[in-house]
Amino acid sequence: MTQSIPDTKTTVGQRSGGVQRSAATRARKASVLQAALSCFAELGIEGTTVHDIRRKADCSIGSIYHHFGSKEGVAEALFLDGIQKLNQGMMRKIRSCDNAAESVHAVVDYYCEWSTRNQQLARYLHSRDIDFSPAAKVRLKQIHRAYITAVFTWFAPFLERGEMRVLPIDAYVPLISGPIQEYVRRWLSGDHTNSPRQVKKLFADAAWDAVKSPD
Amino acid sequence: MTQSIPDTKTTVGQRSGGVQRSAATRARKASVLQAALSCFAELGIEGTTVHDIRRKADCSIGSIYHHFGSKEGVAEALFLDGIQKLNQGMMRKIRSCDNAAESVHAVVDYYCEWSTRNQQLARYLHSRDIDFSPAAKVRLKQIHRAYITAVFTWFAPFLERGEMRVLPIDAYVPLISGPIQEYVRRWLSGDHTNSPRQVKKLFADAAWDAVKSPD
DNA sequence: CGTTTTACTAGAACGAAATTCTAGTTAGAA
DNA sequence: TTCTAACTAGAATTTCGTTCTAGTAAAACG
Repeated sequence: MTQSIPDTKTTVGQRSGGVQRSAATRARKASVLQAALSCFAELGIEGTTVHDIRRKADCSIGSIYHHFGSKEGVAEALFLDGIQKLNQGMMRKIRSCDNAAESVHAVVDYYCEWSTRNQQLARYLHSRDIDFSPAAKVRLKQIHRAYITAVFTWFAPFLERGEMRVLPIDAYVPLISGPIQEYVRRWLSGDHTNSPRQVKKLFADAAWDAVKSPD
Repeated sequence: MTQSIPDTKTTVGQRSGGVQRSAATRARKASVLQAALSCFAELGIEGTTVHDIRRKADCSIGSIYHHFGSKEGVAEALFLDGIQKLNQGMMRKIRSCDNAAESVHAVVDYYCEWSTRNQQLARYLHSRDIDFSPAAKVRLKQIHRAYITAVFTWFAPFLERGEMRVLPIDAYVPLISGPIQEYVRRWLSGDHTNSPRQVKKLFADAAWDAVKSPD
């Protein structure tokens, strides 16, 4: 019953500036994650065996367990990396805007673009965290909280300027991103005929309407 | 390598009026699903063994495999049943409304109420279908398509009366339900301080604003 | 440089858990 | 009452995640 967290190198801990022993190590880990994503997409998470990942990443079982601790560890690292990439790209994008309306449109736009360009990863990120370890769930919450805070910090001046409605802090992201997320999720699973790019204007306008100050 | 779908009794096929051999069978299947939900909630899907489910449902391994074909089959049936219950309840609710605004508010309200009352199941439904069999994914799409159609059919008269904007058919559900779904999902994972009931008015008003005819 | 240490790789062996298989039992039909 | 198919049971098998031991390469240190 001992939890026995074998190592936590990248799995969850990983501070961004972490010194890497060599570029080869970094490359190996990235190749495992990429192999895992490709296997998960093709066979499902349960459907892929560690040996499948090993084969596609062209490495050994030992190597995978050394870096990620478990198959679940691979899945978690992939998820956390993906979310962080998306969030970072998003923040970079909206920080290039100079008013609230433009920022809100940028959120919807960027989400569409990113999801269209990274469909496998986007699809994977829509798979939920129900099977993650407590540690990974905690990490995920931290990441989300940090993202919420960053977004809110960005919008705060616009709020003070009266460009936007004052709402509970946790309401902004669902109001702005909820609809396009749900639309993209369906589109990724092959449901819709209209691509995100075709509807993004519609959803961006709706998002802005939801949070802008009433005229 | 033969796919060997052992039986597909309820797993995916199941038309609603299907003749049941006996009430005992129905009860056994329900008890397996309930046991599974409880185990999944407590231990995660991967974390629960078929023997865990067997123990809690007080039945045999053979029985589970007879009815559901696999552990995955149990998970899929639980998901499909849950979605259908939610959708049916939703349609019943909105059909008791008599204009568009009321109907849209009812969607958000009902989603909050249902999720609050059925937290375990709601949480499970937010776990995604990435691991489902192709057959289950197809079934899920059918269910969603039927739901979209039912919702759209209900709203059609209001649309014609000019109460609502004319939008692509696949846009309505994300616009109306997307924000509250995302909010509830985060609340279920313990993020938010405000309960859905505390914010549902806000989200219902926003949903209506998103789809109502511009003044 | 040589030595030591530590990160990293390897894959065979192990054990836990999903699934299959054979042998029943029960309930409805004929 | 007999027959048949749905259903239940749990031991036996197989699959697959994980552990373990034995290494190799590369940085640290003298």
